[in-house]
Amino acid sequence: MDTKTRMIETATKLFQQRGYKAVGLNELLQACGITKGALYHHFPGGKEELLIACLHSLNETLTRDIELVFNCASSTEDAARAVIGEMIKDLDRNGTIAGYTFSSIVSEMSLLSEPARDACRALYEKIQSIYRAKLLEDGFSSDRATSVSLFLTASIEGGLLLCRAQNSSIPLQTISNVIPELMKEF
Amino acid sequence: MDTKTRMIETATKLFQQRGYKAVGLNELLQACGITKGALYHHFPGGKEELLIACLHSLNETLTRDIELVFNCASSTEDAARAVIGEMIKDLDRNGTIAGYTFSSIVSEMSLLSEPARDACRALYEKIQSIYRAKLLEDGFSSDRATSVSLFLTASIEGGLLLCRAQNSSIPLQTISNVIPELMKEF
DNA sequence: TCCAGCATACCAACCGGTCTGTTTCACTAT
DNA sequence: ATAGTGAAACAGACCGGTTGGTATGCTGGA
Repeated sequence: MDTKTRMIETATKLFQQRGYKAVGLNELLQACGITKGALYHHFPGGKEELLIACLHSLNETLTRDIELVFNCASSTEDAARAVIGEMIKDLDRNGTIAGYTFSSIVSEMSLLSEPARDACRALYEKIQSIYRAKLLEDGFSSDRATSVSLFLTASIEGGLLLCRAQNSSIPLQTISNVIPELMKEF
Repeated sequence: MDTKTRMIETATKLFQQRGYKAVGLNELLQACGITKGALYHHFPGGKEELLIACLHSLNETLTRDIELVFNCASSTEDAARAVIGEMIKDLDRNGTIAGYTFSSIVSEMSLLSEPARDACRALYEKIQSIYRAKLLEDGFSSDRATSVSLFLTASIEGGLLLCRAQNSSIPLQTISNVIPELMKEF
């Protein structure tokens, strides 16, 4: 794998786990096994340009990963539970979550540049659009699909937050269990 | 108001809005209108001790604020919608949310000290316990109340995250609208 | 006079970022 | 085949500014 790709992949994980500010440049370089020269060669804009590249990369890999799960699922309900299942596996194994979310970055959005904020926005829109498409497949009306996809995204992200706070995967498990009953209603 | 209290109140808002790392010490001092001498006089442990004091303070004010809203509400559903309504007001007026949440801090928990993490954990437990109590009042079973209170907390926090990402209060509005239908089901 | 309650000056460490080399290597003219 | 060349891909010293933190000085009230 070439250096640039390796940089993006490593940095993406770090940013996802701990946010933007909390990841120092030197730590980043060490984790990637590169030097400042390499970083500023590939990303003249420095740390923030790397972040944006990571967000764009996330847009692709996340979309791919989620769509893969969604294609195997028979319903939105199954799909959501499957995604949560993956998160829980991550959490129980590594103690952190490096896939399917980037909430740590979002909470620092106020101090990011506009391009970075745009990339974040695009990412959430993409995720919700995948949910929405599946909901439409399931026979939901357009309006319904919009609000339910938002609701699903929110509760999963919120559940992840609670997991981080409690250092346990139980909140996401609870949410995974509640979702089926919730979907029945809609 | 005495200096120490003023420090805590001002710092709490900043930490809530932007997280721990993203708030610099000098900025903090300036916002509080104090100097380093004052900070380290009242909080020998520095920035982190101040954060912990803020979290403890939040535990009280948040509890008081939420309970106030809950006491006026006829049901958990109404109460949740009222809390969200307050958030939306904050968001539309100030562009940020300084009350009812502290998710920015949580997403940085991994790099905080154990006492700070404990304080975060306690805070979420407190919030959920208020929801739970109201749910029990509404006639929910013990187990049910536990999972629904978690679910409500998660979706609200997640909704807030989406609001930050999209720089709009629409996500929380949507969630506020969906909650009644959701509560019918349970 | 004594001490809580500050203010101020200062510090080493670290931050992200820039700069100036150096190595690697495909390509080419001889 | 080989020496020459230029650009890409780094390496790492260095920079000014900022960070959180400390040590000391001042000051008004008990």
